[in-house]
Amino acid sequence: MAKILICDDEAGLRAVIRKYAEYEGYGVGEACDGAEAVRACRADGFDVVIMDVMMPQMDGFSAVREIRGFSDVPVIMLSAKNEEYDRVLAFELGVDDYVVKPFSSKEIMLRIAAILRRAGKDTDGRVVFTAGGFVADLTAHKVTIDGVVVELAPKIADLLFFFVRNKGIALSREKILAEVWGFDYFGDDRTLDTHMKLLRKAIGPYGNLIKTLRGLGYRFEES
Amino acid sequence: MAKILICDDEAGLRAVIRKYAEYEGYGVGEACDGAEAVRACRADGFDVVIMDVMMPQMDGFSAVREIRGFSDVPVIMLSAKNEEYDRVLAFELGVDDYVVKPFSSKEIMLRIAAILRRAGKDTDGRVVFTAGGFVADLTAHKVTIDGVVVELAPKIADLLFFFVRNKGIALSREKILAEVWGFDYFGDDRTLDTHMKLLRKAIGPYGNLIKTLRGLGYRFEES
DNA sequence: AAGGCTTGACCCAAATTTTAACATGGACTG
DNA sequence: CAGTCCATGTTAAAATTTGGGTCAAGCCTT
Repeated sequence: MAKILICDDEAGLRAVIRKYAEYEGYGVGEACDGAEAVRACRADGFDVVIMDVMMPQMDGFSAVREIRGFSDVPVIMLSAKNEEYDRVLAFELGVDDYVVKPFSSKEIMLRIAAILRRAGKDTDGRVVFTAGGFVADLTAHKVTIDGVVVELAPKIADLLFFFVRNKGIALSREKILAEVWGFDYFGDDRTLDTHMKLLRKAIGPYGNLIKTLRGLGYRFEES
Repeated sequence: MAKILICDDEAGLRAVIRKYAEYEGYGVGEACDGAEAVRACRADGFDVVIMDVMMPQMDGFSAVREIRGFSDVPVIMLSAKNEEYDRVLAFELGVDDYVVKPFSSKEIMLRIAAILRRAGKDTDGRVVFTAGGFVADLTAHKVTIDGVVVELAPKIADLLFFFVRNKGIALSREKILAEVWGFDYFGDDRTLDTHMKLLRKAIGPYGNLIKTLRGLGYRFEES
């Protein structure tokens, strides 16, 4: 079931949307300012974010900009103002919909449904790992760093995707060699080191996601 | 090339939108009231309809209701009023977007672009993939490049449509051979290469939509 | 039979993997 | 605290694999 994040500083409004959203069977999360929304998005995979523009700490636009750094979650923006500038900016930020207050709960629900209907085709079955600007799409077999596609040699890609699939787990050198090279591989001892070097180089600033466990092997940090 | 129908009783507004739309490369049709819009939609296949609410003869809502009787073309509604009732009614009629006057041309263009981007998969059961001037209509089994129909050999077409149906997904050579040639095919490994070459040649400038994944297979880039 | 379509064979350039030699750095020992 | 050992990092070059190009033979359909 789809999960929705409601981000607005007005508790009453959050409560109203929550009520309707839960009635429709959605899971609901809340945030009362932009910074909290960004944290929530990082921590939890939401399917739609409803974001107010005017909020203390961090406004909606800044929050969306930050969220876009690591996620393409659909966003519906709420605004009390009906200013031209805002709407254009919102669309440029990749906001999916823009609703002006006051609105009825029914309308919001219709828009959420519409977005989920559209999104349905893209999300299902996809497996994607994200850490800041680092994105590894296992389905597309594609790695992106800050939006730029990184070309990886087959072995390097295998190695990376193996780590991603086993993120947060300590992996011995034997295990890595067995899984990525094949259980009967017995080549030079430096082969793995060399590939680790190439992999770290390939993912540049995110190379430190791979921790060396001296005497053991390696571990890929989770998010 | 996408075709847009602008329906508004104000000729000046039609002219402004037309100018920007043509600048963006869209084909443009005009109608000055609902009844005319309905006739135009019946006669001609538009990809997006921009529909004013307030018009003589037949208002926008009635027109959309009537159009919905025979078409699922995406509709953007324009309204001078910002009333709750209207917006909810519009969404219930299956309107895709709702813009309140005054709006900037830029905003309308962004919304049209957004709708066309999404539309790829919606229009009444038709399944169409678009990337720039490249159009693959899976329903009609027809491929067009910059408006010119491209004749494809059966195998090449199968291959292309298979890729389009699985766009954005890494496909191994085995998988492609199994799906396009038949699960029990065991021919030469270079056969696929040869067909990939023919396919790339056939779609000319859009050949780079097909990404080679060395050591794996291929991926057709989405949009 | 002609013409287009599909397939298989061979070669080659380029990319990739592996090897091997050497450097580094952390941890343990005395 | 210094020395040593060994796991890991680095580099460059050799060896291998891969996919694309070309071409021709076989197979269909018309």
